[in-house]
Amino acid sequence: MAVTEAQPGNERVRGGGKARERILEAAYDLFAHRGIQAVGIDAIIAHSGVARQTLYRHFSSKQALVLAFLERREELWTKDWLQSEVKQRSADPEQRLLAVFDVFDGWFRSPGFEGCSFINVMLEITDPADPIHRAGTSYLVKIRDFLEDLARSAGIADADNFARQWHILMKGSIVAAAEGDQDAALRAQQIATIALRDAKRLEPWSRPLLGKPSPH
Amino acid sequence: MAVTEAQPGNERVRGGGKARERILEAAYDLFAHRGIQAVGIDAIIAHSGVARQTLYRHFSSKQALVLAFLERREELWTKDWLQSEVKQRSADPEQRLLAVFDVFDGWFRSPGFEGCSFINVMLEITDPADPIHRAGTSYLVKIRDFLEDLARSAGIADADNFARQWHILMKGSIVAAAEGDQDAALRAQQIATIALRDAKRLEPWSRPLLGKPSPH
DNA sequence: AACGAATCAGACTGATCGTTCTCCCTCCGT
DNA sequence: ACGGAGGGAGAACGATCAGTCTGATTCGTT
Repeated sequence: MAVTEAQPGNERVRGGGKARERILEAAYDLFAHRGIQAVGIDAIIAHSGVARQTLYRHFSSKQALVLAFLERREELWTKDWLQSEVKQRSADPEQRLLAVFDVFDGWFRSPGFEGCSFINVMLEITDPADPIHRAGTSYLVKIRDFLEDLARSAGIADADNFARQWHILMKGSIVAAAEGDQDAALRAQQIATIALRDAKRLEPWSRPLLGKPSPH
Repeated sequence: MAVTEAQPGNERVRGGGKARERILEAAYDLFAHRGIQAVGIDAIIAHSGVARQTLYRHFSSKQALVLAFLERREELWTKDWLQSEVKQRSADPEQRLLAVFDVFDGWFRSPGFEGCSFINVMLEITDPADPIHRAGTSYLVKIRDFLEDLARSAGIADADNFARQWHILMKGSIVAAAEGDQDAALRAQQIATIALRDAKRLEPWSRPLLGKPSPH
C-alpha cells in the first residue's frame, strides 16, 4: 500500500489523473493483452500519454513495471474479480468451487478476453530464476491456496491434491478458451462436478461428524 | 516431405550434416525451450554453427523458420512421440486415452521438460491473425482430432465434447508441470479416470449393440 | 583441372529495444 | 515572490533486432 504518500488533494492536473496511475493502467491493458516481450516502453508511454522520464521516475525499469503489473493483476483479477464473484454466488464451499466455472464462463465469452496473465508470463519468461517468472508462479500459488481453503471447508480429505486438480481444470479451460473454445468453462465444470462428487463419495469418513473415526 | 532433393550420399561434409538440418535442430531446441521472441536469429546461427546467409538461403524469414519449427514439432512430438507411445502401450481405445497421462508422467519428470510449444506459441503470439498463432492452434486441433478418434472408438457418445474435455486435462496438467508440479500427470489421470467411467456409464445406449435404438 | 553451387565470415543497414540525459514548463508550499 | 519538485518533449545512448550484401573458400561434379 501507500502509493508514494497519496494524501487527498495531491493529484496532478495534467491529464486528469496521477502519472503513476496512468502508467499502470496503460501497462495493465498492454501487458495483459499482448504479453510482456511484445510490449515496449514506447507503447506504454504512448498509451499513457506520459513523458519518458516520468515513467522511469515511478518505475526504475521495465522489470519493475512488469512486477507492478502482476501485483495489480492479483488485486484486480484474482481478488476483486474471481474470488469476489465466487464468494458472492454462494456461501457453500462446494457450490463456491463449482461457481468458479460459472464465473469463467462469463469471462470466456467477454469480447476482450485476455487469458490468465500469470500463466502467460510464466510460459513467456521461461527462466525459473527470473523474478518475473517467479512472480507469475507465486500468484498462481495464491489462487491454489484459495481453492485449497474451499476444499478444506467442503470437508475434502486431500485438500492439496484436490485443489491442484481443480486448478488443472481451470488452467486447461483457460488455454482452451484462448484457442477459441467459448464453451471451455462448461466442459471443465462437467468434469469438475463428477470429480467433486467422487471426492466426497470416496472419503466420507473424513467429514467431521461426531467423533473422529480415524485409523488406530 | 522432400527436404530439397535428399538423395543418399548428398550430405555436406562441413559439420557432419546438411546446413538446413543443423539450422532446424538448433531452432528446435532454442524455440522449444526459450520461446519465439526470446530467441534471435543470432542465437540460432551461433548454435547451428552456420553462416548468416546460409540460414536465409534455407528460410526466407524468421517467421518461416518458426513455422518450420512447429511443423517439425508436430512430427517429432505429436506423432513420433505422444501418439506413438500411446498406441504402443495398449490396443484398447479407453486404455490408450488413459495412457496419455502415463506418457505425460514420464515427460514431466524428464530433466529438460520444455512444455507444449503449441500452447506456448499460441499464448506468446496473441494476434489471432498471425500465421504463427494460427499454426499453433491448428496443431492443437490435430491433437484433439487424435483424442476424438480414440473417444469414438471407445464408443463414447459425444466424442467432440469428450475430446475437448480430455484436452483440457492435458493442457492443464502441462501448465501445472511448467509451474513445477511433477505429479500433475497423475492428478489429471485421476480425474480423467472418473470422467471416462462417467462418460461410459451415462450413455450406454450409445454403444453399438445390435440395431440402432436411436430416436424417431 | 575447372566450373558452379553451397557455405563461411563478417561488415552493414535501418529499425527498435531499454535506458539516460537535457531543457523547459507548470504547479504547490512557503 | 520564490524555489523545488513533477511532469512534458525529445535527443541521444549503446545494444540488439531481422535482414542484406560482399568476397573468399570449399564442395561435388564433370
